[in-house]
Amino acid sequence: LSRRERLRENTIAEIKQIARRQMAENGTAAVSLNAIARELEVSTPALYRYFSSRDDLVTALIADAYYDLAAAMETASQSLPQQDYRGRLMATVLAYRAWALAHPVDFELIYGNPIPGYHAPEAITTPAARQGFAVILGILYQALQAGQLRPLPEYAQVPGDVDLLLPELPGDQSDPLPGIVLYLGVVGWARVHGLIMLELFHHSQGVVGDTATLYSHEMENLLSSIGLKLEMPQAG
Amino acid sequence: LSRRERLRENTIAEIKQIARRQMAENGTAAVSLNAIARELEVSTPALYRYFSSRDDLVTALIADAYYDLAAAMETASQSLPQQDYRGRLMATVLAYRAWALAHPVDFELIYGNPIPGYHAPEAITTPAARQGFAVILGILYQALQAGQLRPLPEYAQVPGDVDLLLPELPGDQSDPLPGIVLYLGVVGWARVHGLIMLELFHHSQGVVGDTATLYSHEMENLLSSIGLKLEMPQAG
DNA sequence: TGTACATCAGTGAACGCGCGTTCACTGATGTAC
DNA sequence: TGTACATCAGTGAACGCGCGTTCACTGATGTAC
Repeated sequence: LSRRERLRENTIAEIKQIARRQMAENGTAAVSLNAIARELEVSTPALYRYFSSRDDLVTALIADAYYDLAAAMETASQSLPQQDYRGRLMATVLAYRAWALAHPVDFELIYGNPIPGYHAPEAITTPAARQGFAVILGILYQALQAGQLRPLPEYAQVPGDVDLLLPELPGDQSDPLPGIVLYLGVVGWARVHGLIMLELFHHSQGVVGDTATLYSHEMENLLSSIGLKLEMPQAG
Repeated sequence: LSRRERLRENTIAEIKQIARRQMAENGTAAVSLNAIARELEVSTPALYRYFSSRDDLVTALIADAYYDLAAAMETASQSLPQQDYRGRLMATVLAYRAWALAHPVDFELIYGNPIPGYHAPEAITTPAARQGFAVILGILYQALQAGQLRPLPEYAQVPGDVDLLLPELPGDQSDPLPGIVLYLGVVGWARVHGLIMLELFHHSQGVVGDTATLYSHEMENLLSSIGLKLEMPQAG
């Protein structure tokens, strides 16, 4: 990279960082080119050197958030031995929550209301969104192949008429996933998501004292119900 | 009510209705006094006869949404015999989803991102929010008293350190609820909520074909896991 | 090492827009006697 | 039934604000010969 390109990358990073800070203070809708320019001590039109419109900037922020979240999950999933499917799934969903709490506005940005007046280009957004989900699906798939996925009867097979499908993205070479993996992925993800949304938008406030513990318990129940039981330590 | 008061109530209702329609078109952030006045064919300051500020109007819309949702749940819960706890709970959560799909912006308004720049007065918001939750808690409580609440082991008791509490609201005379009712209410509600949030914000799109069926199945699993099994039809 | 040119970051002025809120006011609707 | 007054809905002008985007431009940084 040339010197000029490095400077450019730095400026882009700085713009995004200011935008995130301002969102943290005033909500996701408060991505304002004027406000960013003011803080960067630059005229507003200067920002158009880096993003062709406000929507462009928002799209970049959304994509970053998805990839950052997915990276946190991936890292967690790799922090344990490959065969420890239960541990890896648990670490992954804990990382999911930790990331959400550490980056609440980024989480709102991707999973909350769309920003008023902004319409996301799905060609960029969909692959980014799938990244995190893929981490969970990957672990489930490996557990299945290892014969360790033994869901309780109610989760044992995909309800015939639910009609799951994960459309292939362009450039994706992998084989289609077994339906059961997709099914458990979706219902599991919904359980993760529900608790976090309630917590993040303050609907657990005043009811649940220790949200972290509640989350862990519910996740253990979830993992047990798909057959990834917590192993008792073996004697000898 | 005097004639004048009736007219006034009608105008208030009309203002809210226009606001809801505009939100439906442009998102929850698009509650604009100017836009409402334009559609009502009235000058903007005229609206201040009915709401003392924009925030006041938003608060009214939020309260209405909470109460409307709670009413839909209550109606569903009363559509079946009082002792049919399973059926009533199922009807209630189905009503919850149906209401969310029928009134997506109202749902966003209460469970999604806060409107930029708006801060909710909790004295009004909290009691309204609790109304719907109370329907679920009520059924669970009745089922418990009838000895029909037999949760599977993992849900059988409140994890000791979760620290649940439902602070009494002023004017609430009822006895404190058993912890297990609160616990099942919260985890159940989170499972309801997660699926609906994913569906409503289009994160199930392209993965789940039939979201209604997925929802029903997951709800049946939930009810089974708290002991409210689907009874098999008895011969003779 | 020096010159000629292209590239690119950033400026300042301007455009047109919509917003919430205040103010002093008009005119109609209701109320008291 | 008529008059005097109070209440209330609604108006029009104005205030001050922030927004995204365009345009023609200056001046510095890089590149080719």
